[in-house]
Amino acid sequence: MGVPCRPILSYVEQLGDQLASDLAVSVVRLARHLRGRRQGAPVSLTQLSAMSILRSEGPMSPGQMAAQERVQPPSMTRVIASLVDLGYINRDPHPTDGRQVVVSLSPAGEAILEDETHAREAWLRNQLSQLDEASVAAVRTAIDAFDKMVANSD
Amino acid sequence: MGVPCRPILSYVEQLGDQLASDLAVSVVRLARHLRGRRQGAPVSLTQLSAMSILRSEGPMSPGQMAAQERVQPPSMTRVIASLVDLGYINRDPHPTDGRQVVVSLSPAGEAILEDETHAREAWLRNQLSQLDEASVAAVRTAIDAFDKMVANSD
DNA sequence: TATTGTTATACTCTATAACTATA
DNA sequence: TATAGTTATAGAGTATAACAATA
Repeated sequence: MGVPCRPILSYVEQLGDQLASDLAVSVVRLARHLRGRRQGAPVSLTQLSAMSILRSEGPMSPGQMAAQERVQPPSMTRVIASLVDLGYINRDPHPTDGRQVVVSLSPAGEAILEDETHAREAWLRNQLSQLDEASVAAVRTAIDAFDKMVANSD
Repeated sequence: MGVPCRPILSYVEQLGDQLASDLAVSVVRLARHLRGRRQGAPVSLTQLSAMSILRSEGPMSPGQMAAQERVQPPSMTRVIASLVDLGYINRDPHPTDGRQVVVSLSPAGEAILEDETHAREAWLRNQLSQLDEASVAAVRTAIDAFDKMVANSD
């Protein structure tokens, strides 16, 4: 009890550990919150995230989508199926390779994505608006860092 | 198609929308990643988060834990049950109110929490170490902002 | 009657393993 | 035989509704 003795780690390394631990807990809590706040929304954050890949990168195969989102192919299969059911994406045969399919945003999907970006997330937008300017800038920088970290995860 | 016409929103408001939307997607992706990277760890991030509340705030009732973590009581009941099974927390009767129970970290729980903080999250620590100093500072500030936002969510 | 917590149940998200179809 | 995708199945995490025990 009290202060643990861990001479193997330097002070700086311990700070890094603490930061990583704090970030993990904090991000998981915020993510839980954001998911919970979307009840009644037309699409979940998982679905939104998948659609946003299609918007930024264009039509692609389920396998490519899974790789981009860093999920396993069967997970993406389910997300795609749900979005096809909703009419927000299309699932077309690949022109030359009969094994592949091509997934693309439908006009309805583009519309809902635009809508969600500009008119939803009211809670989060409100919270962000209460931060000072420096914090908002920090959040912006942190988002880039998060995206880079996930992209680097190979 | 093309640029949608939304004269109701000012440019600044649109930036706020975009930030909120980017943040939501980014946080959910990172959270998914962090959860996935903990396979084989003794406790999940959900469990770790619950334990960290007990460490920072001391023993409390399941209801208080649920409120702190912003989950519904039945969700916390399950997390608590799993941690009791693992021997990381204790569940004792309240001294004066027979309806309540008091949840506290066990010595094994304190040890594992210390361990997780200082020796785990290797992937995340490594990613953080690759950021420049300004980005690390931004992440630190962003964590505080996230925690504040979740705490403000009433 | 109000409060605290649990049980029952269901849904979402994700994974692994096994399978089908095509190359 | 290798690749792309799906189906089958399971487990974690969360919620709501209904219940039991105590105040």
